[in-house]
Parts: sequence; C-alpha cells; structure tokens
Amino acid sequence: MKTRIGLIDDHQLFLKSLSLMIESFREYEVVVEALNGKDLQEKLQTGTSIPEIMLIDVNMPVMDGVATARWLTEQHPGIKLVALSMNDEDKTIISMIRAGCCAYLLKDTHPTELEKALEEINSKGFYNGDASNVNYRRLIISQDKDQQFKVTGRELQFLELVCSDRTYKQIALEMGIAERTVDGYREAMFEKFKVASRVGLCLEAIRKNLVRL
Amino acid sequence: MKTRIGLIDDHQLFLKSLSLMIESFREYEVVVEALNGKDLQEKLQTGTSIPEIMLIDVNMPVMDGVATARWLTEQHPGIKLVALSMNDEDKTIISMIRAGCCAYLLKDTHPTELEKALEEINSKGFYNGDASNVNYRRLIISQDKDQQFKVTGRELQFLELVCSDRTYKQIALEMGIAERTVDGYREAMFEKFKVASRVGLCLEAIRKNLVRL
DNA sequence: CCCTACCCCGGGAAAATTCCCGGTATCCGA
DNA sequence: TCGGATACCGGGAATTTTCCCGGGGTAGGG
Repeated sequence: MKTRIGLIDDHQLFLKSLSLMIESFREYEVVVEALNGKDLQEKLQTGTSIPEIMLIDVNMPVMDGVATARWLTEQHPGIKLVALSMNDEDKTIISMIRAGCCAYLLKDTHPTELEKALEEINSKGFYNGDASNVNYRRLIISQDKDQQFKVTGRELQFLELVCSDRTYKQIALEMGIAERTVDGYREAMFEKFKVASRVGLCLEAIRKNLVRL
Repeated sequence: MKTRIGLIDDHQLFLKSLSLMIESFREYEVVVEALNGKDLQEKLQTGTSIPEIMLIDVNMPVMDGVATARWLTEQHPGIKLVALSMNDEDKTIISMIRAGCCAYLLKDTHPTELEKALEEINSKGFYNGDASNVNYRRLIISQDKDQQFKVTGRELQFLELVCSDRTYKQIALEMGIAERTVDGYREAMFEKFKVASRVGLCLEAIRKNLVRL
C-alpha cells in the first residue's frame, strides 16, 4: 500500500512535475493536487481520497500556506502537514510550524532529501532537515523579538506615512496631530527598531512587512 | 532524435522534477541541469552536449536569469533561450527578451502548454503564450521610461549607501569624495526619480530593484 | 485606587538635509 | 576640436530632522 500524498502549489508547472517526481518514488502516490487552499477545500469535498501527508507551499494567492495549514489542522487533524517554501525566514517557518506543520522543506532541497523526509514523517511523524537545523531556541527568541515589534494602529499609520516623500509637518497634518506629537512617534519607533534615522526606520518597516512598497 | 533541453533553476526540487517531466515528453531529453548561470558555465565547459533549447529561471542567486541569458546569447548563439519565471512584470519580461530569449513562460503554465511551447520553438523558433499577449507597444513604452532610469556605476553605489542608516558625511567618506560632491549625486538622482527627499529616493531605488533590501 | 499602555503637546537647539550660486578635469565619439 | 557625459569640488542659506527638556489626557486590569 502506497502512502497517499497531497500537493498544494500555485505554480502548475511545479505542482505537476513534483507530482510526477513523487509518483516516481514507488512508495508514494499523489491523490490530490490543488493550486491553493480554496482549491483544495473544493477538491476534498468532491470525495477524493484523503492523503496521509500534505505538502503545502507557503506563498500562494487566494488562500496561502498558513491559512491552509490552519484549516487542515482543524478539519483534517489526521493529515500530516509539510511546509514547502523557497523562503527560509524564521518568521515564515515559525508560523507554518505553529499552524500545525511537522516539517519545513525548502524548494531547493534535493529530491532524495525529499524522499527521506517523507519516509521520516511516515515513520516518526516529523522531520528535521537542515532548514529546521536552525535551533528552536533561536526561533523562539526571534519570535519574542517579533512580538516586541508589534505596533499600535496609530504607529502603523505613522510608519506608512514615514515611508513616503513627505515631511513630518505634512505627516502631522495628515494624522491630525501636532508636529511635536509626530516627534514622539518617531522617537518611539527609533527606539523599537534600533535605528537612528528616518531612512533606517523606513527600511526596517519594509523589511518587517509592516509597510508595503 | 530527441531535442536536447537545458534547464537552469536554483530550486533543486523544481529543477529535478521539471527535468523528469520534460523527459516524460518523449520528444525531448534533458542534457544539462544547472542551479544558476555560474553553475551552467562550469557544466558547459566539462563538455556536456550542448542543448538546443535552454529554459532559464529569471530569479536566481549568484548569476541571475538576465545575466545568464546575455552570456548564452554571446557565447552560444545557437541555443534558443526560454525565460521561465513566476513573475509577469513587464520589466522582467522585456529584459529577458532583450537578453535574447525567444519566449517567456510563467511557472504556473500548464505542462501541456509547456510541451506546446517547446514544439513551437523548435519549429517556428519562437513562442508567444498568454504571458506575451501583453502588447509589445506597451512593453516598449515602459522600457523607454525605464531607460531614463539608467544609472552609472557610481550613482548605483551612491543609491546603495543612501538606502541605509548613514549620513551624507559618512557616505562621502565611504565613496572617497567631498560632501559637496555627494550633494551633486543626490540632486541628480532626485531629478531622475522625480522625488524630493532622501526617503522618496530610497523607496524608488528599491521599487526599481536598483537596490536590494 | 494605582499602574500601564496608548495618545497627545510646547519650546529650544544641534545636526543633517535640501537647494542655490559657482567652478574644474577627463574621456569619448562625432 | 567640439560637444556631451561623467566625475569632481566650494561656500552660503533655508528647511527638515533629530534630540533634548518638560507637560497633559483617557481607558482598562489588578
């Protein structure tokens, strides 16, 4: 009896060719392919056989990896979830793990490594590849750090205005507050982000995805 | 005689599984696989057979798609180049076409479409999928606009330093020029990018991918 | 009730940024 | 040999940013 695998990735080429590759492994067969979380929900309803392991891409339109993993953890707790991503940011890994994934694979993993991972997940129930070699302590620390970067609604609004061709005077006007108050926000943000200039703040805000470009 | 295909993509999983898929097409065989342009150069030197069609990922570390395509156009003009990307920005497409690609495929293309594309490239020498339906007029116009944003080496260096927590004094020191000269660069850039502050300049530089975050 | 978190504000001064005026030198291709 | 592009520099001044000092208020939980 082959182990049933499900795949979710928004890139058709990757989805189909990965499917081919997994079929070539002999121990595994692909029973569901979906382009995103929404697509998967529909396909599962039509009575396809439920996979034992689900490989989930993190970056997807419509319903992304985190949301999909969370939904699967809720609705199909029996399925073992594996995050699949090209991005090895701690933040992404942590949120997929928290969403219920028992492994995190990078897209530049070697195929034999993938097979090994699938085996381990099948037997042990989890897999720690080099992507997860990042020790959990560091993950948790960086998670803690991230929490310190939580900003209030007003601060976020300020950050967005900071990331533009505007003077603080204009920002004050736009926020409906005094210039001095804007100073206060700047100082608070400089402190939180450990920067010393508006440009530095601006760059950090973008890096942390608090502001979209 | 099968048509020889070469693949370049930095994601091992995708590379290997796409290779599998193309092998399954029966009319094609994969003769070279590389993780980036540099890797390809090395592999071509070791006397592997030269492919007739090369599929090139656009986003890669070390030596990216554009650079690789340019190099191949120079060194191996016989090879037909196909850009492969998940990103359908006009700018990316145009630069790959200009670098010598005769087709542009998106990674969410369906496998059958890929096969069709390969066939067309083989017979006609080019392929226009829906990604290229974007009319060329618009592409050329946006390209013209982009050309106004070409920057000299020194200006690029300046832009990178601008996008950091540094004062102009420090930038002058780092570039080995007088502070006044830095003023000149700033003024030139403000003019080119139509911005009025360092933050605005910084954001534009990032948006135009002149500076990496 | 106090403590904490968030939000708001005034005034003054040093430092950095922005914008003017002017100038020189080199290299390259028409 | 002439323009044009590139790189370089000085001095002065207005504006903005940055950093201090200080002071309010409200809302919510222990």
